[in-house]
Amino acid sequence: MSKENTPLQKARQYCEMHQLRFTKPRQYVLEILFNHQKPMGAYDILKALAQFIDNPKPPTAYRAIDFWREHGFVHKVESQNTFVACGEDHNHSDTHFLVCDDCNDVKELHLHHDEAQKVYDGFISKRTVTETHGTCGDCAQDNQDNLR
Amino acid sequence: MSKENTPLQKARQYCEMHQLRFTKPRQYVLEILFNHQKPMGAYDILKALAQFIDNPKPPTAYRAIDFWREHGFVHKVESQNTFVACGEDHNHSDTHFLVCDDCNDVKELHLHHDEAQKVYDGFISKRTVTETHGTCGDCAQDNQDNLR
DNA sequence: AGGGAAAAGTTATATTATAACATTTTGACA
DNA sequence: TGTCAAAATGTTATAATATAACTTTTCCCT
Repeated sequence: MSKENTPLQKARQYCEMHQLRFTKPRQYVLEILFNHQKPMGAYDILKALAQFIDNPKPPTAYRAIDFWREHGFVHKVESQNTFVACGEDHNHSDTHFLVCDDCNDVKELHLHHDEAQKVYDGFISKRTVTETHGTCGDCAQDNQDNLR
Repeated sequence: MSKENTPLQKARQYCEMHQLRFTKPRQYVLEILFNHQKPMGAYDILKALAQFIDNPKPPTAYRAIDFWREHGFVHKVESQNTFVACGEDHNHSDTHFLVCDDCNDVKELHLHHDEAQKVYDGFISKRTVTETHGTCGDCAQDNQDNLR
């Protein structure tokens, strides 16, 4: 119980395991994303970083984001230009997001369908991003309510 | 034979059918995309537009792009911020691109898997974009050759 | 022809992202 | 422990992508 790991602790352990530096900017950025629990734009992250770092600049945010993306702790929602932290252990390269066009919230699905590398007529696939746009349950409900 | 329709003619007919204006900027932008046959950035399109329009500005390109996107003749490759024309008739809302990270070329798949609206635990899906990154057959071949 | 809506033109600026170079931190090892 | 090289960060500037807001033109309908 008391030894339960937070996502941040897992990330720190991952870095130790792989001889990667768990630096301040990286720590702060990941912490911000994990705490926010919603997709954030790079400049939102940058703004939040200002709580920890004096007058941070864009490369500081982008470098940390890119670092965590390379190691599967952060994913980019391409159709929103936003970033979300991922607490899953499986270190997947494929992602599937449900993007609500009403409230802009995003949920990540973890379907675990075949992780095998797919090949499409000679094309060697490395990573697949899927983004489903629509209306989330909450917004669908709200929309219904507003009609009455 | 002589009555065969070019993609551009199909688009014109679509506009007539749906009472939409097939204006010069729209025509030029679609023509540019169809002729190019590769994904283009908005500013590439803008540059190409200069052949037809005197000193065109970004909104001119973006408006036409958005118009064709709304009607399924153009898709955005979200992970590249590029746009491609689509000659398919089925006016699909779902797309699946194979994006080669070596040469940046993109192929669109037309798998025709179930077009039915999917629902994920309350989330009502309207449109799904899938982008598979990897290495295309040509680049895989080139990479092999360069190793020898 | 005249009025109104849609589209396009125009100006400016917002947003997202990276290049390039200087400085600091880190860890290996003499 | 000092010093070196590599990695990371700091800093400045700017590139690339996209849109807001307003004016003018075009098109269609009567």
